[in-house]
This record gives sequence, C-alpha cells and structure tokens, in this order.
Amino acid sequence: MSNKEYNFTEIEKKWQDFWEGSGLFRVDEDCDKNKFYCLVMFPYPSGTLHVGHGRNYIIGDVVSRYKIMKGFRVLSPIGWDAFGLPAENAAIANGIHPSINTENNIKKMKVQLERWGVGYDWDREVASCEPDYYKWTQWIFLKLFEQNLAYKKKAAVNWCPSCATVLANEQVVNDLCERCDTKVKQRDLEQWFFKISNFAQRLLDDLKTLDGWPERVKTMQANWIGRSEGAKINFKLEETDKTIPCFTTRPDTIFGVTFMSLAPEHPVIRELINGTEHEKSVLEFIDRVRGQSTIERTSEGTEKEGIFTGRYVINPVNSERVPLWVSNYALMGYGTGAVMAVPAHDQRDFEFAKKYNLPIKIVIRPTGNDTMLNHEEMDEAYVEDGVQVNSDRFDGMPNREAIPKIINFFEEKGIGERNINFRLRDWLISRQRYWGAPIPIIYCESCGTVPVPEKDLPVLLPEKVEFKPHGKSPLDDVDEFVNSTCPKCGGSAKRETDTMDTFVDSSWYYLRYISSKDNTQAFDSEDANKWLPVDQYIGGIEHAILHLLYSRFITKVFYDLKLINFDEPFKNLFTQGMIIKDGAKMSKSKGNVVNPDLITEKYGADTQRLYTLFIAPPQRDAEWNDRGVIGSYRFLNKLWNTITSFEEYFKKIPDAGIKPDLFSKETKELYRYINITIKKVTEDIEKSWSFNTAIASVMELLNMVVDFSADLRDKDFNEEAVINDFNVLRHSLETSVKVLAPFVPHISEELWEILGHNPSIFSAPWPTYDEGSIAADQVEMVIQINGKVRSKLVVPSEITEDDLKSLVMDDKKINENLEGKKIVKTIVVPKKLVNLVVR
RNA sequence: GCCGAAGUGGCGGAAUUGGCAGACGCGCUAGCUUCAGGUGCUAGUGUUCGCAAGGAUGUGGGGGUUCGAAUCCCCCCUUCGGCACCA
Repeated sequence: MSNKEYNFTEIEKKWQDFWEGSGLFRVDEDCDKNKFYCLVMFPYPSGTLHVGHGRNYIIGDVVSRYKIMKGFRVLSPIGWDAFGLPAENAAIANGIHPSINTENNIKKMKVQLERWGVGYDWDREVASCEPDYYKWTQWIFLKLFEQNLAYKKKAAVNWCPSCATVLANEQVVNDLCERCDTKVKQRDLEQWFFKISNFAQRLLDDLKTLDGWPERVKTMQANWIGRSEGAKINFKLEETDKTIPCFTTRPDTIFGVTFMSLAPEHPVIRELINGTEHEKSVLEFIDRVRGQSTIERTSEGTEKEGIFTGRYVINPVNSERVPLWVSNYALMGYGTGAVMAVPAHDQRDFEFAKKYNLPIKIVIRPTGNDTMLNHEEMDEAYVEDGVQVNSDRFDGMPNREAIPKIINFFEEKGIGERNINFRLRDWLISRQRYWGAPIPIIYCESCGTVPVPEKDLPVLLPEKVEFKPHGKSPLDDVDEFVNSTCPKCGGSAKRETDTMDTFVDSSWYYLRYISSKDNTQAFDSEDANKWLPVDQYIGGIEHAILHLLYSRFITKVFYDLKLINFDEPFKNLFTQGMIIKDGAKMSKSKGNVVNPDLITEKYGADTQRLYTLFIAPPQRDAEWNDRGVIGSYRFLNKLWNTITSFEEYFKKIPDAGIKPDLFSKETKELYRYINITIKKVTEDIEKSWSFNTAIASVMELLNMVVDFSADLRDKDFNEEAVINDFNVLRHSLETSVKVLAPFVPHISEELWEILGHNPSIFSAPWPTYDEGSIAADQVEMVIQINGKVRSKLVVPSEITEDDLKSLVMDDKKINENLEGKKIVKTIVVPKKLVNLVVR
C-alpha cells in the first residue's frame, strides 16, 4: 500500500493553472444551440470576500461545471460593480483616492476568487468604474433621454444640517445621520429620473412569463409595483371653474364623502388660501410637516393631523359641500395627491374625522342583517363588503356589484373615469456624489438642457477632487469639469455635476460581457441575441426588487429600440440564502466574518467548497460552523486514501469491463448503489439544486466502497471474479470522482489522473445510470399490527401477495402479537409494508 | 396590519403522489492507535422505563381525516423576510 499524501495546496494550484492554460472557461462569440449563459451577480469590490460571499460563486461554479460536463458551451463571466459610496467614504476617512482603493480591492478579490477554483472567462472582465464601461452607461442615459424616458424634476433628498451634505438612504439610520447623529431633514433639489412607471403594467404582466423565477421574488416585485384599480373622480372647487381630481379604489363609497384631504405638497393649495384668514396657519402646518423625515411622516403609527383650508369642493354625485383639508397622511406621490375621505369606511379617514369632529356618513351596511350601523357607536371604520345605503339609485346593491356601475355612472355624467394606479415611482438616478458615472448633460443659457453628443462620450470623471463633504456634489468644485461649451450653439455652458445611481451601472452589465472589448458600441446586437437571455442567474435575495426590476426595465427599453430580440434578461433566477454566523448575517461591521483564506490554507479550497454546499440546501440561510468543516475534509481524505491505496493495482490490472454474471451478492449490491448514486446526484442537481443531499449520497457510496474494498487486496488476482470485483471497484471510484467534479474540481482532476485518465475530467461526459440494475432482488418489508412495527421480513421483491401473507402468518413475533386477536383487515403496500388491523 | 417562507435530536440537516422519523455530517461517549493531539480507526448515540429481551413515547401546540400523518384539512403559537397612512 503506497499512500501519497493529499497535498491540496499543490493540487489546487496545479489544476487552476491547467484550466487557465487550457481555456476551460474561455468562449468565443460563436455559439450554437447548446449555449448556456451562467451568471453570478457581480461583486462590489469591498476589499475582501468572506465565506458567505463564497456561496454565490461556488454555486455558480457548480452549475457551470456540471453544464460543461453535460456538453454545453458555457459562458461564465465576472466583473466588478465598482462605483459606489463606500469607496468615497474611504477617501474621506483616509484620503485614498476611490480609483486607487477600488483597483487594489479588485486585485485582492480576484486572487481570492481564483483560490476558490471558481472558473470564469477573465477575458470578458468588466469594471463599471472604467471609462470603457461607463461611457456606455452614459450612452444608455442618452438613449433614455431621446425616448423621453429621462427627465428632470424637483425631489426631496436627505439633508444633514450639521454636515451640510446630502445623504444617501443608507447613510440615514433611524432618521439620524450615520456620521454625526443629527436629525435628517428633507430638502428639494432638481434631480434626474428614469420613467420606469411607463413600464409598470408590462413589468407586472411579464412576471407571469418568468417560470424560472422563485415565486417569492415575483410576489415581492408585484407588491412593489403595487397595481390598484379604481376611479378618478373630479370634485369641483366651489365658486370656481377648477376641479380637483382624486383617485379612489372605493368608488362605491362616493356618497359617504364628508371631507377631502390634500397632500401638503399639493400645488393647488397656495392659490386656494392666498390672502385668506387661513393662509398663515395652513402655511405653518405645511412647513412643519415638511420638516419631518420620511419615516416620521409615512409610518402607520404617526398621528393623523390636518388643517382646514376654508374652502369647499362639491361632491359630484349629490352636490354636497365637502370641506377641503390639508393632512399629513395624504401623499403627493400617490394618485393625485388628493383623497376623498370616507370616514365610515376607511380607518385613516375615520381617525381623522374623530380627531377633528368631522361628520361620519354610513353608505355600506353589513350583509345578512338589517341592522344599520350607527356612526356614534363605531370605534373603527367598517371596511368590509356589504350593501349600499344612502346611495341614491344604488341603494340595496351589494357594494362589489355597485363599483363598476358607479364608475359607468361617472363616465356617463363626465365626472370621472376608470383609472389604474401604481405604487411604483419613477427611478431617481441623480446622486450628489463623486464616485459614479457623470450624467451626460450640459446646461446652456440660451439652448437649455442639452445632452452631450454621443461622439463626445465618455464624460470623464475628473481625477483631482476635494472629498470633504459639503452641500453639493464634489464635482461642483472642479472648474475644468463644470465649465464647458454648449454642443448646440458653442457658447459657454455648465455641466451637470450629479452622477448616476450605481443601479444604473448594474442594470445592463450582463450585456456588456458579450462585447466587453468593443469600443464602438455598448454590445453587439447579434451576439447578444445569441447568448441571451441569461440561462441561469444566481445571486442574493437582497436584490429581489431593485436590481432585478431595473434590469428588466432597461432590457425592455432596448427591446423597444430593437437593439435586442428578447424582453426579459434572466430566464432562470436562483436566490441563495445567506451564511449566518453567531445568529447574524456575516458582515465586517458585526465582526463575525470567517476568512476563506484561512480555511483554504488549512484544509484546501475543495474542502471549503464541499462544506459550503453540504451545509444546507442552497436557497436556505445556513449557520456556518467552523468545526463542521472537518467533516468535509475527512470525506475528501477518505476518497483520496481509498483511490491512492489502489493506484498500483489500477496500473497493473487491465480494465476488462464489468461482467454481471460474475457478480457475488456484495458486488451486485455495490453495482446497484453506483447506479443509484448517479441517478440521485443527477436528479438532485437537475430538479432541485439539492447539492447537500447529492453529496450525502456520494458519502454513502464511499462508505460502502470502503467496506467492499477492505479485503480485496488480499485476494487472488488470478481469479476472474476477483478481477471483475476490482473493476467494479474501479467503476465505483471513477463514478464518485466524476459526480463530485462540479463540487470539488481540483481533487477530482487529480484523482481522475491517478485513475489512469488523461485530463481533463471536464471533457469526460457526465455518467449515465443503468435503470435495470437499480431494482433490488430482495426487499426488507415492515410488518405492522395496527400501524406499529412488530416485525421485519426480507422477501423477494416480486413476491405474490398470497406468498407474502403466508410468510407473515408464519412469523414468530407476529404470532406472539396476534394471540387472542382477530384480523379485521390486511393492507399490503408492495415492497414497503404489511399492516394487519386487529381487534 | 397585509403578503410570503419556515418550525424535526445537543447542532447543520434527511425523509412529500400519506407507508420503518432522524439518511449524511458535526458534536458527544467508550475502546484502540499515538511521545503527544483540535490526528486516525472501531463501536454507540432522539427521549424514557428496563440488567436484558423488549416496551412506551416522539417532527412548535390543539383538534380532525385515515388501517397508517413530519407529510392532508381546521384552529392557534413562535421565528425570519418583504411591504406598510398607497386612498
């Protein structure tokens, strides 16, 4: 017995170099029907990766390698989501320029990825902070601008009065500035938006076509888009020609309107109160509400407040005078910013009416009894369905039936119409930050807002800037950048100094991989149509809404522009769970990160990969246990030792194939398990990505192989049956190594070579199984009495029911238990059990 | 509040057209090996009663359907995630 040591460090280096040299993961533009685009979400270069990140890349690598063995041409690219706030914060904190910092981090992380043995086509690597990349991000902005899908309007930003700077949402913690704990205020700035709301219906409808997406992600997106059906109703402003439209999902309650609420931002307010006795108090109220943070204003717990404007509107269905209020719970961003308030049937309106002593008018009563609700006795709004009352010609109608009829009535009378509202807001892409792609816009005094011509792209991000935070974008201070000339008239003009949200960068990177080196276009349409949509996208659930929705939106824009022939970017989506340590998500700030380099040093990358996959089903969160790693290491050693201990035999004894007629009972059983294992691993990968159970089944097989091979070396190798046994052993080990190859590629390549094959194992086809050999000759059957196991019998698997019954009746234990009892019923489940029901 | 996912040994987890609960692994216990061990090997390991054979009990809780329920139905509890004054 000559055992080589399992030197994982040497082996892993050897095969990483081999794959790089042989170009296992390099693909050119040509691809046939057998293409497979496997994409992992590109990382933000934060500095170092922890084992939690590893899960994403390891899962992706398993899929890529499995598909390669199944004969697919696999595209597996990688890149860097390299713009973003942390790099800028690091610059403020320790003066390192974001570009240097980012570059260093990418270098470090690239080494880490390579150490894991995860395979990518590095020739296609992209980094979103490089001009070659963000030139095309800017080009996308121009395309949207041309289509009227990019526009500018005033919008609130988080403002820290103490730091005198704009804060990103993630810098606001519980309403306080994360740096100085000052309370954050809202401030209005002119900012750029993408008109994603135009696509709301399509983004919602097309979710139905995404069969390969997790239900919960689709549900989250549907909730985010938030479609609601109802009506828009015009209320006439008393003593004027003006109308104030409002949206409602409950047109059936129109007869119960007792006041109307306007959002404090509603543009009509100022002229309504201009010069009236209410002006001062209303303006004060608006100022106060606007000073509140978003959280304060929009959480359910906040007390409803309002103020009367002194004006009235007219309810178009019954001409009642309805007092017009301004209230903090009406939102300008939803519907029309005006709410027809029905306190009897809406809880918010109810609370408001109680507080300000406004009338409550019941227009729906519960179905099934004649008792009328009494508004004086109500302590909450009646929001359920019921029957119309006090509703003129609609009285007596069930309210659900009344809704369409009432809307028809509005339309006939010209006072309102059917309307659909979405919760989805337009995408605010302006960031008052340095480390992002500059928005390619120039402001000219005579020509106005002018897009930078395509030929002038990229608008380069200047290198020399001051990072001290102050009121505006850092780019504002760079005169050479700001001062420009108008592309239209050639006069002096100023550049836009905001940069784009990093979600813009990441909304199209999967297209750039197709043409990463092309400096004439963002991507080649023909090639993109060949490779996309992405066959498998893998990433964290934290991107379930924004990143995926934005990518879908951009894809639809390109589709409409006929740049691509598909309108959904990701055919299949897999969201892996987080790795938890000490009860919390692994993160630098919590100090619970496990450094993958230490694990790799001690046990090797394959052990780390195996443990990461074995820990739990990949979609579920999993607790990392440092001690658990040893189990995976032991398994790989056991596999290594078993194979290397037979190395000399493999060389000497020719592979004469497998001869079933020479099988002993044990050999037949082992052969059977080899086939069961192939079937199990294949199905686990294909059907449910249950890598943990796939690995467990190979562990079982190896346990069996070790028992089988224990005394094989001492046998007489002149005997045909012994040689046949040896070849079954060889087959079992080759199979184990093959089905493990996607999980632990380095050791698999090495053992494949030791088993006498030429590299690479990834050019060997995925094993197939022999269904016929899986059926067992004999099965153990459970014998129950009244559902409790009383005995077990080993019987031929094709036994007749009569033979089985007589065997059961001969069984000693069964007879003991049957004494003095009568069999009422016998249930036989073939190959499983017999249940005797007795009294 | 609404929507969704989940609850199984000391731990991670297996078992779903209803059919032996706890595969596989960690940990633990005992023994062997070792100068030594965060090594390797062997055996055992849900709980409980019993010297044992064997019995009882057991998948968050309570009901139900069934010969038989972790699995199906009803009610409840807990945890996690998303949305949350969206008219």
